[in-house]
Amino acid sequence: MPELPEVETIRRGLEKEVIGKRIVKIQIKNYLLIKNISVHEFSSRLKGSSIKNIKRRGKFFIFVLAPRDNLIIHLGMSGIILYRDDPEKTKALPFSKIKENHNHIIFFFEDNSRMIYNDVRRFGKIWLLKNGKTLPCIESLGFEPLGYKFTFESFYGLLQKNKKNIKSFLMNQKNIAGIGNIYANEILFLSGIHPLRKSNSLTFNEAKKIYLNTRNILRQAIELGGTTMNDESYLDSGGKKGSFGETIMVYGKKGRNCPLCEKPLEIIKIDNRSTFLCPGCQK
DNA sequence: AAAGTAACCTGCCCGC
DNA sequence: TGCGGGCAGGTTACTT
Repeated sequence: MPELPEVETIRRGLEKEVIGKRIVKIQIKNYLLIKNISVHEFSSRLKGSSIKNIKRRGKFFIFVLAPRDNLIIHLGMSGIILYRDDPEKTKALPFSKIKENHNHIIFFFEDNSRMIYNDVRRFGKIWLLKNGKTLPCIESLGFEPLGYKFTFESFYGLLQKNKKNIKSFLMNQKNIAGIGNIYANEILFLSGIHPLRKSNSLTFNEAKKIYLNTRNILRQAIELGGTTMNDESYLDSGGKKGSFGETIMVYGKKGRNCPLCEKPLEIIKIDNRSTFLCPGCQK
């Protein structure tokens, strides 16, 4: 589920609430999510740590802790992180489709507020890295698409030496970090590029469209709080829906008419992922 | 070596 | 009403 805009929305929400707070207790209901350390060591190191900073790299959260460790979280397909400050209420999130039995790890702060890791499908992963270390899979991520180093020149250079189709290119986290299936579909539709086009076949002007749309769409999606689809499985840290879904052009809209040319939208599979496109607009 | 497929999970929706 | 199949925002490991 969560792509860069959703992760960033959750990050911003948590940042307002938990910076400087000290973890006093950890409740672990599902230890399988913790990847690199024993449950015992996980909780004993976290207890007493406070949250100094929350960073994001691609779809990864990096919670920088004082005095020393890094808590890394990847949400997989269905993970969310909720913040709650209502200790009397037992429900994770009343009136939502988020179920309490999928709360897997709860971090309690000294003021009785808490951060809840909830994940129906449990594809999410959590690491606790000692002494400010980071992860190889984070080190090998590609460009941060909204960062200053991601210039058009560097993007075009990468495209020219890539033999795969442009959709796979955009979704490969080693090229650009943070784009998933929804945003890849939307970027290519608004750029008028067929998802199966070979990356190295794209002209300067086509590449420019993709570059600008990548940045614009991700920025706009963050402003709108990310995408909550009809199943409402994505909510931000405060339990709020994102509204980028209302501006989605093609993702999930097979058979509906193209908003630009009225032709029916088509669906194909690329790398086993559903890919939506307009046969009239995307060449 | 690139490309395809299965696996990890739960839940929902659809057709029969 | 229920059962089976297919599908879902991601990633990785194993096959050909």
